[in-house]
Amino acid sequence: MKYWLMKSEPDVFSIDHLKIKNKSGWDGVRNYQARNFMRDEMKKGDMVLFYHSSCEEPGVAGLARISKESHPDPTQFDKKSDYYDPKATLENPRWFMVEVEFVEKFDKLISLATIKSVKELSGMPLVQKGSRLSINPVSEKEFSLISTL
DNA sequence: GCCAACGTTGGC
DNA sequence: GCCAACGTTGGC
Repeated sequence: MKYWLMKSEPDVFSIDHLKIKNKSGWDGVRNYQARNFMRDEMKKGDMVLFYHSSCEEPGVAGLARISKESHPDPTQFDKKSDYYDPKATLENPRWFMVEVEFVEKFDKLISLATIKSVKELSGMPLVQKGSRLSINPVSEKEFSLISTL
């Protein structure tokens, strides 16, 4: 089993949205590295740190789990969608997504500031300067440490 | 709103 | 294939 960190802007899609929906496709990713993680490496049952970005207090808000492996992101074919990609075709889709299911919302958000203050977490891409990839692999140690903070 | 860092595009 | 220009991310 693998562990991941996935960023989302809570104004657009937060842990609360996921809690209400229970399951949701992780659509709208338009970065090749992030896509490749979803398409090639994420497996059903993998655990996810749900991270809130670009908001008042950025940090890990809870846990999710991969409930369906890679399949084409339908928003790439939708002309009305912000994520529409004219170069993608049904025969040759360019963007893929996974489905995630709600696991838990933390009682207290684990803020980026907190994560930065923990020495054992200093290797995470999240705390590296200039790292802005929306999906990152996380080690088992990092995952379990964060989920116990 | 600013800005550093990084990714993507497109001309050559 | 290089690289300048441009766009986006995301913390502050």
